[in-house]
Order: sequence, then C-alpha cells, then structure tokens
Amino acid sequence: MKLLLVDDDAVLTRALRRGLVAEGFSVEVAFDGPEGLWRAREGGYDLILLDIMLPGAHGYRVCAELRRSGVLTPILMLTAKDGDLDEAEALDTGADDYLRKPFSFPVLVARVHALLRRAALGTPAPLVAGDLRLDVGARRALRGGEPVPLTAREFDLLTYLVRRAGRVVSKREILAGVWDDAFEGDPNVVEVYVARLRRKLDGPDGRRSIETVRGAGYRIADR
Amino acid sequence: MKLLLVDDDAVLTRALRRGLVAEGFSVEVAFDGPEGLWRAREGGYDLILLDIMLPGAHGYRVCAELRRSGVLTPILMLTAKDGDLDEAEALDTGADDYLRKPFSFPVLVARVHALLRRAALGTPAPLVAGDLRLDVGARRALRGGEPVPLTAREFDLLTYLVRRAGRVVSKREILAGVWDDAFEGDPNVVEVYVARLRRKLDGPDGRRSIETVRGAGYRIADR
DNA sequence: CTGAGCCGTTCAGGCTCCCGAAAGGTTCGA
DNA sequence: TCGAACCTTTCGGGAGCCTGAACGGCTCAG
Repeated sequence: MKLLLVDDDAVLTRALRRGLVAEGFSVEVAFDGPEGLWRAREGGYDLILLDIMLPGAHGYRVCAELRRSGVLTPILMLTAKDGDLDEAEALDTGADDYLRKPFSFPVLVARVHALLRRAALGTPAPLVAGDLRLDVGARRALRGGEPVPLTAREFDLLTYLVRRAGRVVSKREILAGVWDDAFEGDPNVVEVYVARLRRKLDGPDGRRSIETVRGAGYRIADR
Repeated sequence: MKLLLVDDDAVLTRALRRGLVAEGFSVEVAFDGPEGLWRAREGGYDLILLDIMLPGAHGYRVCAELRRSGVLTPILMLTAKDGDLDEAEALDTGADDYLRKPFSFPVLVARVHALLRRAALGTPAPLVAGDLRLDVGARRALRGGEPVPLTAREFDLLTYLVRRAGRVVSKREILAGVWDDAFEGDPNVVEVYVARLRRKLDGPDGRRSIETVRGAGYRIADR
C-alpha cells in the first residue's frame, strides 16, 4: 500500500512518514502543492494525505484540481482551523475524509484503513494482461473492449492464468487451483478447456492468447 | 432521509428520535444488537446511528457484521468511553465516523448532515441502474418513470441487486443479505423471486433486467 | 368474528447448457 | 523416425436454473 503525503511541515512529515512506514505502508512525500499535483497525477498511489495549508497552492485547490482531472484516488484532508465549515468545504471539493489537527496517530491510521477498505469495496482492481481485461466482480471478460462470453469453468481458468501472467503454470497446478486439490480425473480436461478458451479469445490474427510450453505447462503473456 | 437508531437507552432514544424528527428525518429505532443487524440488513436506511454499548451484541460486532455482509450505509458510532483506542477501533470495524458521549444535539445533527453529504458524493448515482430507479425512502420502484408495484421482498431483493449493480451476486450472498444470515431454506426462493421481478420489470423487448450468470449468481446491469 | 385476498415459501416437472470422459488426430523434440 | 505430449471434436449425464401450482399464515374490511 503506497501513500502520498503532501505537506510542507518538515517535522510533521518526518514523524508521519516514520509512523506510517512502521505500520507497513510505503510513503512518498511532496512538499508543496504543485509537486503534490504532479505526483498524484502520475498515479500509483493507494491514498493521498493532503494538508490544507500549503505553499504554492491551497489544499482545496489541489484536491479540486485532482478530481477535475479524473484522479479517483482516495484523499484524506488534514484540516488546521477548527469549525465545521472548513471540513464541509473539504468534503465538497472532493476529499473523501478529513482529520482535524491536532490528531492522534492511531486515529490517523484508523482513518487511512477505513478509507482504503471503502475504496477496495468500490473498485476491485481489474486484472489486465495484454488486450485482455477481467472484471472479477462482474465476472466479465473483455478482449479489446469486446465482451467475451465464458462459462464458469472457463472464466475460473482464465482468471487463474491471468493472475499468474508471464509465468509458466503446470497442468498439475492448474488442476489443483481451478478444479480441486483432490481432482482424480484426466489431466486432459485442462487441454480441453485451454482449447475452448483459445477458440473464444484468439482473434483472426494467428497470435495465441495462451502459449503452450511443451513439457512444462501454459503461459499467458503479461502484456 | 431515513435513519436507523440502534440504542437500548430508552430515555436517550426518545429524546434523539424527537429531535431528529423535528429536523426532518424519519427515524426507526432498534433496541438491541440483533434487531439492529436485522433491520440494517433489510436496507432502506440512509444512515445508521449505532451505540457501542448494546445488549445482545457489542456495537463493534454489529458494525463489522454489517460491513461483512455488504451493507454500505454510512454508520455513525456513539462511543461511551473516552480514549482514542475506542474511536480508532470504531473506524477500523467499518464505521464512517464517531461521536463521543456526551455530545450536544447540534453537533450530532451536523455530523449526520456531513456524513449524508459525503455519502452522496461517494455514490453519484443514487440507486439508479439502467432505466430503473429506486426511491428507498418511499419504497417505490420506477421503470422509465412508470411506477412498478412490488411486494416487500421483491423490493428488498431489487434494492440489494441495484446497490451492487454491475457485480455478480451469488445466491448465498442474497440469502444472507435479503433473507437472513441463518436462512435454512431452499435457495430456490431466490430463483422464484428473480422470476417474479423479471415478470414485473422486463419490457416487451427481450432485454432482461436481471441477468443470470450460470454457476455464479445474478447481475443487474449498472447502466 | 370471518372470509377474501395477498404474500412468502415449498415443491415438482421440465428445460437448457455445461462439464468432463473418451478417442483419434496432430505436432514437437530427440 | 518414433514416441510422447498436446490438440480437437463428439457426446451422454447431470447440475443448475426456470416456472406454474399450491399451501399456510397474515392482514385487512365488513
């Protein structure tokens, strides 16, 4: 879990950084508004901690700007003034939560966890490999934007392979993971289902979605 | 705006209820943990006020249980002890905010409004899926502007599905969420009610409002 | 009090379509 | 060239799902 901390107070950032790292997060720091904007737009963060008092740009503006440019990363605002107006405005500009200074560290961690959990509920991270895209929640497979109808087994097998994209997966592994640990049948089922997936996934171009690695298993390209 | 108040203190609940009703909310009360769980899972509430000290089940447990079973309604916890741990734990179990007793009534109202506003931001489409629109407060379903008469169960099931629009929901989940965690009957009831909903919702065009995902569950299109 | 009507649930019959076994053909590597 | 590994098609059994019917409980109006 990677956090972006946008704050100009060197003492506070150092303390927060240390604490959050101790909690198992990886933390990057931006020391002013423009840098925060720039970094946040680069993406790759699971959550943004944003102080309201910033040199270069007010926290509200950074927040609104990010939302306007399509950044959906959860934002936790650190408000300085007291009073409800401040906090209401934070939420109105697109922040997901706020925390009034001074705050205790456990409360901060709890809020971060709550936000991450909520975000995880909303977007269960799509699986992508090449032009293949799996939405596990909706149980949908898309190839180049086009939905591909798959049966339950086919979808499970494809999910298993995409989750291990780039690696060679043996038939034994596949049988244990997709079918059952104690599957006693013919390993030929795997071949049968790989063939079915290929027929549905492979385009008219000769490119195969699932490679065969003779004597070892199967592999799906990771990009 | 409909609130669920889960608290066993008769004096406090009566006072709160009266005050909140005067503020324009409609308020229902549950007097212990199990009843709170049951009602909250029924859905239809815009916010849940949850006291930590409860007979039958601790507030944390109720909260965690609700989140685990997919209830996304904002939860405002009323904590009794002081100390940050209590509050951090409240947030960690899935509460959206907490309020330390004793609190003043205006502060409570402010928090409720803040949470509702935040929830509104988080869910841009307030229970709309396709040409379907649910007015949870009035317990009315509209399809293309036309009201569709639904029984209580049918409405609950539809609400459950629309709240999870775009996702595949298994029959087990549905039984736990719409019926009861400890439902021991035939999962066929779900099929029966899906069929009834379809008969009422589906237009003369062949398009199905509720898709069947064989081997996985049901899905309602998110737009 | 009482009967009509609605609601939730169960059950059985029927249907579709998926799963996996089997078997013969094909490709690869030594 | 030969054998092993893999591919592909076919097909019967059955899981999973749909639906109409029926039954008991509950709520009302009369």
